[in-house]
Amino acid sequence: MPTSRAPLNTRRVLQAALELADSGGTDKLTMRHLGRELGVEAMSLYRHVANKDAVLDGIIDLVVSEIDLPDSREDWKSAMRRRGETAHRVLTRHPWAPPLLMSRTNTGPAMLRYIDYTLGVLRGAGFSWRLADHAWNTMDSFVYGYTLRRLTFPVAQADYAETAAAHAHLLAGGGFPHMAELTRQVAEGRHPGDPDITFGLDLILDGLERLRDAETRP
Amino acid sequence: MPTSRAPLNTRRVLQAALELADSGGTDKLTMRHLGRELGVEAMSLYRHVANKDAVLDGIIDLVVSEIDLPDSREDWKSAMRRRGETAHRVLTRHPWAPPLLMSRTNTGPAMLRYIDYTLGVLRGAGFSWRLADHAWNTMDSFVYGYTLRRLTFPVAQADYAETAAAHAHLLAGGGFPHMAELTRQVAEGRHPGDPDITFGLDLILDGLERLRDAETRP
DNA sequence: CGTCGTAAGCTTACGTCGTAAGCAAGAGTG
DNA sequence: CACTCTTGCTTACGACGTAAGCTTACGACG
Repeated sequence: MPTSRAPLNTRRVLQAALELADSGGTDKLTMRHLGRELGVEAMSLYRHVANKDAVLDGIIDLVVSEIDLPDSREDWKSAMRRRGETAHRVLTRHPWAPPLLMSRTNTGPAMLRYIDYTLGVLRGAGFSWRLADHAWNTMDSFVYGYTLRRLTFPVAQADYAETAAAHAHLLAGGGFPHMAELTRQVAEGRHPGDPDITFGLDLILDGLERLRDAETRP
Repeated sequence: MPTSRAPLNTRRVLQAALELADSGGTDKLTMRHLGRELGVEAMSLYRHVANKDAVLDGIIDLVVSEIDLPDSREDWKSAMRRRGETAHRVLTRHPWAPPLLMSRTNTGPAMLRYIDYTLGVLRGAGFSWRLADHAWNTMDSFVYGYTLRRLTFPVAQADYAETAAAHAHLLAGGGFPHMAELTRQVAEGRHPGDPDITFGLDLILDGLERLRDAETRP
């Protein structure tokens, strides 16, 4: 008979669920599979976890807790820029996470803390409550949206130009002249395609700075 | 015995699927349910549709086709603003759509047409290929991200202040001082909360305009 | 030492899902 | 009439989440 194993607990279940999701996406994350991974039957998990939704909420908050909190001592703009970049990086490390993060209400402790720090940074930089609220909502809408689009994008960055070349004629014949031309530009290496996140991040941050200045010195 | 019905076809299947999703979200959209709606067994649908993924791709493209194409005769900025607003409105009409739209690769004809028109407007306004590509990607990341966040948001607009009031003490006790204060501001009606999409839209459009001007007159 | 409550895990079972495989019944067409 | 083709139906399989109840082991207490 097998040596008795250490008893399960909620933390270990969530940890295993996170690893399972990382290794094979949300599809692989089933209660039966998760049980097998922990050497336990599926139904035994329900001793430590209310149901599957609780597992999902749990691992999302684990992911969010990986994002660096913005440092309120730093210049607000670079703090916010880094906030966006690291969020993007973390979410890219866990490609299964963004769809979950965005399609279900998330109010885990890590998420609340993350938002709270952000508001602190913005308030410290002289933003009004109204503008600070707009600011982080705009930033996050963009960052999450950008990350999700990027993950969905069918082509890896490396093959971008190559794939573009292969598809150019298809688009041209189909009555999409501008896309065809853009694709050609990418294929010829005249424009890198695959815009990185700093473009949009800086665009938004510059805009926010101008609005804050207009607000404080009317 | 029932009078013989008109034979099915792909269009009718997709139309029924769209109605089903609109009436009860993605959960209600199962092959069996869809069949029942059309007076047919589930397996019969596979004569007109490759599999369920094809149904999902199909109804997403139907939704995208509802979005107004930007008019290239109009001023680029208001054309793009309206583009974002109508996209937001259409996606809000079909709340099940954004998660699907963003979590699967979509290259249906309506989507391609939509992007092609957009590129046309931007090019007509003097944007370089590089900047035009950045521009629409930034816009769409924001619009989709914003819409998805809004749909996920637990509180309807009307009750916003009321709900904020109910939660304020909870946040204050939990070590989230800035969120608590922001919530209080909303509760007291000093800040509307619930930012609408035009804030971010105008922020991005103004930024893009500046970049284009810097590009054309160096 | 025996008893017994409690916690942890197991077993079985139900209803649902997408869909593979093959069958049946009609509509043209020669 | 026989034929193919189209359309839809039937049955079945292997997932899934989870409700309900059962077993087993261990610690507290008499």
